[in-house]
Amino acid sequence: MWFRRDLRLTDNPALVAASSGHDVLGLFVLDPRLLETSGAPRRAVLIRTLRALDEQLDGRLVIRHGDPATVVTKVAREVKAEAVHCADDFGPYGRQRDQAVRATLEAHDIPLLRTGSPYAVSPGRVHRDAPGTPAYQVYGAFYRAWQTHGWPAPVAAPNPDWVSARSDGLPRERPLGQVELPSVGEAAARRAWYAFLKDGLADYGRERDHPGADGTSRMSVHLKWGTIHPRTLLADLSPKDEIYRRELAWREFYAAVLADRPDSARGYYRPELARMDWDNDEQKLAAWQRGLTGYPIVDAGMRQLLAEGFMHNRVRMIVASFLVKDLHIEWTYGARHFMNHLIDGDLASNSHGWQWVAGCGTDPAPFFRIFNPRTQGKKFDPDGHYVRRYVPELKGVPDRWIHEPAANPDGMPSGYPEPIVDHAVERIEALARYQNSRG
DNA sequence: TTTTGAGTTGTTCGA
DNA sequence: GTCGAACAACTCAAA
Repeated sequence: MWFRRDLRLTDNPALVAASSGHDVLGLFVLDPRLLETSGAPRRAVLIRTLRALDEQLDGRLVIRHGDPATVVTKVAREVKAEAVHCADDFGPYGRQRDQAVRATLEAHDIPLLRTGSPYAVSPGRVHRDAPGTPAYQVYGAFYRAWQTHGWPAPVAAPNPDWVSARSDGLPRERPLGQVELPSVGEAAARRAWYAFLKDGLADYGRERDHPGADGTSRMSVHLKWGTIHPRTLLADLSPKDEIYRRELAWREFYAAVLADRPDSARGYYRPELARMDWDNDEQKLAAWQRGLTGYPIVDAGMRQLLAEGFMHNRVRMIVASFLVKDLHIEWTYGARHFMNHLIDGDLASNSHGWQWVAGCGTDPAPFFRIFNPRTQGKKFDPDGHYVRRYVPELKGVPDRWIHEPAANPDGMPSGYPEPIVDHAVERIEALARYQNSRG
């Protein structure tokens, strides 16, 4: 069983397939290049998730470093495997990699058998007309078809005889400083889900937009590493939980879009805006990355990202809009920074979320929809709880001025920067550049 | 095939 | 302070 982004035993159809009457060896291949670009929190979450899985297997999880095409085949031959099982991967890199692995395995008469995927409905299954026709580009239509299509019920964990082999072991975590990471691994994912079902789901529609209250489910990190499957979540929802179900469907929608258009992982889904007059100013990018823009809600979000590898969804939209429309920096810079630091960073959701904000994605936001960071702050973090948690320089600023400390008649607290740009000016500038790029 | 209606998350301005 | 309209134009999906 080759584990990838499905680091769990329950509701894992590939593992069920591997277990039917056979001994099973659990393998995870660590690509060194993957870890090098990861921030410390993201790296730590992967390592801890793997450690949790290893404990579930009584220490028999085999970790190998290197190129999957070489490594998977090597291990399979070492233990004389009859077959290699895994879940399907629809990402641009995953597809190529699996092609290569399959070819190498087949040269030794070992089949690569793919069962299930990280989605309730695998990409390509929901289509407009006949199979093979283009994917939906409009979310609402996708959602209706996706629900109609339906998905199977969760499957129980099998209980195979686990065998083992030589393991390279896990790499060391890097120092995290003050960071508090969530508990990860399958058991933690279940605990988090049940806690949300009990205490969060009923108020989700009302609370999810307020970063200070933290009313989101926080399931993204578990879905990303596959310590829980979306089928499991969907099975626990009732018809009235429409708002939450729609959020799960967004993840499936973007995965389907990316599978249809692999180039949209790094490039423009709609190419029109590639011609925009971008500044891509390095100093402004650095100020944004470090949370030193002088806009409290933006800085709080960017610092939460560095500290926890997480950012509240509402704030993700605000900081993304700020980078693209206030700093005139291409969405690709922001998307890359997010992927390096987010512990829940999912390529499809990340790339397409950014493109939605930038106006070059599926169902893009109209270009004139530009977030005002001060208005957004006042609306969604009215008492400044969120800002004060991540921007300690602003602790003493009264609520009245927490989202515009520079306007406080009592002066700015020391150590906090003046706004690096004037939002009102840059908003007009962004609108003008969009007009120009349209010819 | 043609037509029609609709489309995640906003802001500003003026009444 | 609240409210409605304007901000554009295009593509997709379904009737």
